[in-house]
Amino acid sequence: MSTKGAAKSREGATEKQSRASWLEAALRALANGGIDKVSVEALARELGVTKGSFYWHFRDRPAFLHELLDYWATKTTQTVIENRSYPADPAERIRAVADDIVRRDLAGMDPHIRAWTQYDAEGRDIVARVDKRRFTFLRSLFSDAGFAADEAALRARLLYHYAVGEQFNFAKESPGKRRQRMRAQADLLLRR
Amino acid sequence: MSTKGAAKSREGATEKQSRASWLEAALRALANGGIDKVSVEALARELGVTKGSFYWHFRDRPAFLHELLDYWATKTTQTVIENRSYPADPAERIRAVADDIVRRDLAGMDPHIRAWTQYDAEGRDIVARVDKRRFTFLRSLFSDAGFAADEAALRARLLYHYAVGEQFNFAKESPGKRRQRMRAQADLLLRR
DNA sequence: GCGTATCCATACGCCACAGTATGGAGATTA
DNA sequence: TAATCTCCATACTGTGGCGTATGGATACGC
Repeated sequence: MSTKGAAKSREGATEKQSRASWLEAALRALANGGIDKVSVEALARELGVTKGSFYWHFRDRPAFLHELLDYWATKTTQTVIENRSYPADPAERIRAVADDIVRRDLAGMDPHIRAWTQYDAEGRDIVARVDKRRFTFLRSLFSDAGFAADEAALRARLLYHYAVGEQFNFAKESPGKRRQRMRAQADLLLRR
Repeated sequence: MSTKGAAKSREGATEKQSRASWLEAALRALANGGIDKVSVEALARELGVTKGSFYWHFRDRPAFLHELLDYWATKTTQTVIENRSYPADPAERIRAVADDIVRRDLAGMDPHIRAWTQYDAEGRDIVARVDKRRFTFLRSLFSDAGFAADEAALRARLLYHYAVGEQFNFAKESPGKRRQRMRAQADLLLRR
């Protein structure tokens, strides 16, 4: 009760290992059956431990879920888009990014994250920041491709939200078909 | 136990009244806090009755939720789009429909429905049918506007999924802004 | 007026899950 | 080797929600 507040920023020991494994298990559960499947006891069963471990590493479930969102947000911005080598030609770059959007691993997470954070105010904010970041990046690509600011924003918004909506409808379809359609939409939006 | 199977198709008496009120309450709860808030006891509290009523009208919660989906699907196809008087000019008709998509009452339900049916196989099918119906309608509008079949499908798909994705990001924003953006996207897709 | 069907209240058992209290095994440090 | 720290197991309470059993009330046919 006394030294609880400052203990949060420690980075030592093997602590990171177990925290990360809980979070990874949570992501798997989330991708499977949504946020309801991210229960303390279910995760414990999958990890082969008991709740005792969970409540040692995390305060409670809400705190854990918040951390999970941060974990996802960090991962999704580290892994994709910005930090990759794309073609020099702006138009080709857009096509490559569009390809990546449906191909990348974490894409499967998005609908589950959105389904959940609809009902969590601070969760929505985190997702909103991720969305803004992605959109801004896409918009800059359209700018590079020679579109005026307004036009670039318009087309980036259209393409990005297509991707968001597409995930809810075509999640169970073949990746090939999805990429093909995504590519066609990108081509359409590159016309002038 | 004996005459249970055939009792399903009866339509008599004041039965419809109470069934519908349960379903309406369920839609309200769904729009509020998602499918988890659609609990038998919570609905009973709001309706000022007890669970006894529920289990007289419906078999169990899964059956009720299935019926709820049908109820929503019927309502959303009866109410909107097809059965209205739109401008004669095809392009104007698309703009009017785009306007309607963000304006109509049931639009607020869609994200909740999608968030839920992600994890319900037969629910997904029902939503898929609704999506197909809406998309086909939109595609026909683009055809009427003079686009070739492929082009019409492409643009309809882009606009429709924009609308789906938009609902998840802009649900809390002002209707005016949303309509304005939707209008701009429709205009963009009407260029050739 | 009597029986029967309709609709709901009451009261219960059950289970899944969150969270707490406490102890204990193994490593680590003094 | 003794003391302490780290990590987890065990065992418990509490709560919320589903489903069921059963009885009561009102209306309706006869």
